[in-house]
Amino acid sequence: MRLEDEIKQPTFKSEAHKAYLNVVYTAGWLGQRQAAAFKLYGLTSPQFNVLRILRGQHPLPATVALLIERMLDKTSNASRIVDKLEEKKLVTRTVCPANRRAVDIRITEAGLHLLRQIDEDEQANPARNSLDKLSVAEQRQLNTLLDKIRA
Amino acid sequence: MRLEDEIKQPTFKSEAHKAYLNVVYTAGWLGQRQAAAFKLYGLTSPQFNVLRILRGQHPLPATVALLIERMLDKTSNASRIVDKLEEKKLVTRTVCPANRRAVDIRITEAGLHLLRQIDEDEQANPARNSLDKLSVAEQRQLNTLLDKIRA
DNA sequence: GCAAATTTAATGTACCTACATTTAATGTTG
DNA sequence: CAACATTAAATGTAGGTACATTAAATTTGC
Repeated sequence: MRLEDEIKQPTFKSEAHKAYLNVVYTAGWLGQRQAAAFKLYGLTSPQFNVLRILRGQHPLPATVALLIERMLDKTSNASRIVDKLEEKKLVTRTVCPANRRAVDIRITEAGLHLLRQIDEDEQANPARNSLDKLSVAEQRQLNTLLDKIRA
Repeated sequence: MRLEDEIKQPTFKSEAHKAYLNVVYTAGWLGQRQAAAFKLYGLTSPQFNVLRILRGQHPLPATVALLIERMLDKTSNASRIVDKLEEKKLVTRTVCPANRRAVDIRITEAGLHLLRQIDEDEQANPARNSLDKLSVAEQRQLNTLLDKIRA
């Protein structure tokens, strides 16, 4: 759907301004769908992202600093996201023996199992389904344009 | 900068998955810069967006329902954003005489003045500066691709 | 004309972001 | 080695998102 119609704004100051609003609006649109899908599994998007990073490290532990480095939103509060995952027994937290300031965070069997479930559920990935409306060539084009914005 | 480097992930499951992460990451990247710019004026991004909608209506009032219809994030809580703007005397709230369930929200002179200040400040729009790294043709291409994702 | 349904905003709650401050452990340096 | 600086994570606080519930005004239908 055209952005003009979605936010009831018939014109934009410039194509650049429309593109800015479009990136922000589309990210929100995708994020909302993704969040609704994760909700069925009792997870939020940031919680899912942290779990994925921990699975990528498994069986090695991660520290909070490593999570921040790899997270999409680097200013989010990794400590408190780990709190929630720990409450749900999806991760464990132990003081790092080599550096007692750091904390070793590990995904549990329950966490791995939950991620496997989500992976198998086609419905759990509306973002992928949405992006598949573009051809691979278009996806590449989009990636190139977005990287250029942040250059 | 390449997304791979920004989130320290050497490869992605698919071009589509990378494109999804890229849209979300880029929106966050732009949003953070924009928020930092607004902060100099004591505003958050949602507060600025509401003020802009109110200026668009001025001198007519807007209702909360109209704000929601035009906001980028339609599930955000317009009532509470208006609360903050009212505290700062940038908007007024009066019961709508024609329909006492509704509330007439209007931008004040102080609100208009603040928006004019921001408009005049080139630095206050890092998002525009970022999008200007793309040619107009590329901006159009980006808009087309994003609209297609949400189709 | 009045009871029930609907509409409009406000409020409550859980979680998140942004950013400053605090706490504890470790490094560094005279 | 003691004082100071730095590092790693946790915590505090203000504001926002998502979604459910509530409260009041209005509309609808008998």
